[in-house]
Amino acid sequence: MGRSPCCDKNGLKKGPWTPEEDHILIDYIQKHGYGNWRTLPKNAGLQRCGKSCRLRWTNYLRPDIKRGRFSFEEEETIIQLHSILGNKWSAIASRLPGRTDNEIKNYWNTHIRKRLLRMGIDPVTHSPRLDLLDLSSILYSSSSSQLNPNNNDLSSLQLSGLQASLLNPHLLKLASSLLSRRDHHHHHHSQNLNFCNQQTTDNTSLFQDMALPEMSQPMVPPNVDPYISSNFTEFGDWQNNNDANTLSQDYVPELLPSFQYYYSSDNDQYHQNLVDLQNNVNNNHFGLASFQSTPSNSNSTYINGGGSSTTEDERESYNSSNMFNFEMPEILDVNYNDFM
DNA sequence: AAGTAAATCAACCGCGCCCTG
DNA sequence: TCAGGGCGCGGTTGATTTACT
Repeated sequence: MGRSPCCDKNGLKKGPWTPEEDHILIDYIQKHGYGNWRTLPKNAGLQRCGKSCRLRWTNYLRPDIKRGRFSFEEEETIIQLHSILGNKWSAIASRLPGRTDNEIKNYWNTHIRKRLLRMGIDPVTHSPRLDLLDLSSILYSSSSSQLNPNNNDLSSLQLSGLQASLLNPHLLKLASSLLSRRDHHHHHHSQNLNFCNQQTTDNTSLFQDMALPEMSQPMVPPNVDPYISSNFTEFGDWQNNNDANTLSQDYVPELLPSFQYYYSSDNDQYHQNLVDLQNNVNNNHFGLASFQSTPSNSNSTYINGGGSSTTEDERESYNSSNMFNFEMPEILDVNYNDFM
């Protein structure tokens, strides 16, 4: 079906919004409410298309917008929800009061995604990136892939950077271990993916009646300029009118055990995970779970997502939690920096 | 201090779903 | 049933800011 433009673009302004435009939009919505974005700019006297107005309102001017740095709790929630919902940013945003899908999406792409990659976790599947430890590729690939700078094969490039590290006998032992368990993990992972796909594409079939954990963090007043704040005193019941705290269609199940292995920051849950983990490892059920998060008092080598490039903010954020501390087995007395 | 690279994020674009006539 | 319009969503862009040399 052909699609007409959302509005007549002739003469309509694009680009950053001015404070004057913001005030016009706010005044109009305060008086008339929003809706019918197509006609709103004309009625309000704005030289903008309806889409631009909606975006400006939902992502910036809305009175319940929470600005500023993401809290640890919010980050943890984002990661957990993303592991289940994928790039359903609006669904994730609905679980984070005061945060917009755009903000979460940006934060994911600029912070969390990079951090997971540094940690060797695939940000799409939320599983350890076994390609980084594909021993067979390392052993059998042509040495030319390492020596030839024109080789564009991604896995070769990734692996070539690891080959020196793999000369470490301990690391070789890990790689061998992982390789032997890989088939099982792939099976496990594919089950997870099937689970996720089913969940995100058929909202009515799974977990429809499961209660969702609410964010404990209360919604805070918007941190917008004084004009905006002063003009929204009548919006005190915004939260009540807004259905941001409930999911109308994107039901989220409890986290999968495997995700909890990776991300749990709760100490009790950690200990339970540890017990389960030990059982799983002993039974060779879930080898890669040995990368789970651990408390700081264990005798182990930690992989900190930040590494030498970690910013002050990141350190501050993660020192209070074990969320991104991944334990290497004691047998692996290797430096994480050798990995990356 | 100046130039450059990297990081950040507000805003735009286009697709697809849903509703209506 | 289907065409068309409205809207929301996810992906992408590009201006600005920050960090580095």
